[in-house]
Amino acid sequence: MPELPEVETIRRGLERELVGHRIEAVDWRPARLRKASPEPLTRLAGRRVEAVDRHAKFLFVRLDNDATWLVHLGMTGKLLFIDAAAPERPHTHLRLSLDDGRDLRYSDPRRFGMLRLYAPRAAVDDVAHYGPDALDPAFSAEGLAALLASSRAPLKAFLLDQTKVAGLGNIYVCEALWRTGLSPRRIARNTPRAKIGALHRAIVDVLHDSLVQGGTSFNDYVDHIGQPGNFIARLSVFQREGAPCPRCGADVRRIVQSNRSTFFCATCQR
DNA sequence: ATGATCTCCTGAGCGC
DNA sequence: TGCGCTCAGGAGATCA
Repeated sequence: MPELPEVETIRRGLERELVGHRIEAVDWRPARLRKASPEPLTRLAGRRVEAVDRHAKFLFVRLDNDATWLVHLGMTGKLLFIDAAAPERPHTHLRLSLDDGRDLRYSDPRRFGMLRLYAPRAAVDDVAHYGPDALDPAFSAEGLAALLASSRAPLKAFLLDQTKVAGLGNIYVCEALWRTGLSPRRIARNTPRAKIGALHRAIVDVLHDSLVQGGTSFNDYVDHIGQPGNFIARLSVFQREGAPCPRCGADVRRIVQSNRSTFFCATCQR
């Protein structure tokens, strides 16, 4: 379940390992991913990669002809550098042969991911409706306060909404709310003014802390060379139903909000 | 316009 | 051992 820190870990890996390389051949199985690609991915052939950017959970691979290859890993997408002779894992949808003998391969069992190639200089609109990336300086406590004031959604749903703050998923929303001592059920506009700065800091801090650990791995997240993340050992509430709250010792609870699990401490998150 | 609900998909885990 | 059920969730579509 890659969220912002996991996607940023992969972005950094691609920046080191992919930028400057030429894609010599493309083996694309026009997979039934969630959204069609504007251009056939076979047009990646012959292109050199110039940069890899990120907004929220989307990767933007910039190519030497001013085209953009957009990648979203969904739930189970994996982008892996691998020896060209290595056997193929199941549900492989794309294989790129690089100019140094390696492959870059995309596999995605649940097919929630997206691979979208845009024509040169075409506008990429997939994140046009998104709010600021949570690690971008444009995400400010003042901006967060203004958005909170106009929303009647519970904080859990508010923070999962990518049009408000972009990049958070279930794990880091639960963890940021725990760090702030705010209930996931509290209505956004009722967030105490004095807590908003702390919420903003908790969001940024938890993402940074996870990034330092290479992200969080449950079942399937690995980075571009197959390494899992280590942040799982630092989680306070997520996936810890029944365990003691690290702050007050009460049992961590699991509830369902918008059909998603929420983990929190009902004693010290108010 | 906003928020809630449903949908997509497959593998893992569980109970019997 | 194997079957069937439930669950996981990012984001877009749809509904109230």
